[in-house]
Amino acid sequence: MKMSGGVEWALHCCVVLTAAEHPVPAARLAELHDVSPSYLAKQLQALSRAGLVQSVQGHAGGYALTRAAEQITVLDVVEAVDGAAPAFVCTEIRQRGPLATPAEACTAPCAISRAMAAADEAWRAALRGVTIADLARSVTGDYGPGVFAGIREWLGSDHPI
Amino acid sequence: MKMSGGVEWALHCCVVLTAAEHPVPAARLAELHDVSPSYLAKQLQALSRAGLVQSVQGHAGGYALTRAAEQITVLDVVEAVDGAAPAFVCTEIRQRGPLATPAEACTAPCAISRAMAAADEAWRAALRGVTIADLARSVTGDYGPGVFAGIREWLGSDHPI
DNA sequence: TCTACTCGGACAGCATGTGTCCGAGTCAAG
DNA sequence: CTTGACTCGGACACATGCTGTCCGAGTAGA
Repeated sequence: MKMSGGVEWALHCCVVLTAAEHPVPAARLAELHDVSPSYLAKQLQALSRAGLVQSVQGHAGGYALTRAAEQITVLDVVEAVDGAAPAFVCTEIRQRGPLATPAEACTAPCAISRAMAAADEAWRAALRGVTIADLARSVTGDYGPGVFAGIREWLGSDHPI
Repeated sequence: MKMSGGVEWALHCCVVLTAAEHPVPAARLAELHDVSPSYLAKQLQALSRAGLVQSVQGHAGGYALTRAAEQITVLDVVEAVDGAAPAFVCTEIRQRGPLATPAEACTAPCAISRAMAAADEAWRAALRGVTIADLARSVTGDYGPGVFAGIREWLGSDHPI
């Protein structure tokens, strides 16, 4: 029961991309967050595969959000990076053993599976209720309105190692 | 983001133990569910360490619930087997990189961490709201009132291989 | 006293996540 | 138009933790 650590990186990148006007290369994002460029690239590829970000190749290429930050939920990012499969998978052990329930009586999921599915749905609903725009607003409220201006300036200028 | 498969086994065992009057050996529970006895033993040990079940050694030993089924939540079992650590761990990458937030400004968790913690709490609340007794009631409703009587009878009698 | 049965923790095997690398493609500049 | 450098994308090792197994310590009953 552990989420991939790449989810945190991907969420931070999405918030940063909110402030960017031009595409941002993965290496630049990695430098900004001080994380492994190679591994961050993998997470961004996952976001690209899910259609959350758009990749631009070439000299001035990089990644940019495909739609408004209000239209991207935290759940979208989590599912893109960590997979959309539910954490609990019922193996139908009620159909095994000497007192097995006959298959024709197993049209509905068992009680345990139902409880787990309900909890999973509550978790997803909570993540679905928060958008990248909400996160950006919270960041502004936490650290002041100048944060994204600073990020935009840093992204725009040249930064030798 | 995958839960240990042993959680399902442990929950089924707790429901079965609801119907048992005497301690039930791990091997008997494994036979009933047709799963690996050795591995199921590990899950039951975890339940014992968490104080959910009581182990009795010796000739007529086995496992029994330590308290009423109404007092054991699904969350208790999940945390006992899968661990109580939250799925998302914030690595505080906001304090890293060229635009790092100073440590003295990081008294409260960041927005991403807050959103994840809220979702985690929603998930836990859903699991905390269901008890083993609720599961047993659902099982009775699904398959009729004779299910636990059959289980009790099977547990009581001898079963050669 | 003895036996047989139980749990408990320590030991391999394997799958998935973590981290890295190099090649294909593309845009900009000269 | 050519060149060049920069970008992404997928394929390759490594590590961690779950999965599965085993045998020894302890105990209740005969």
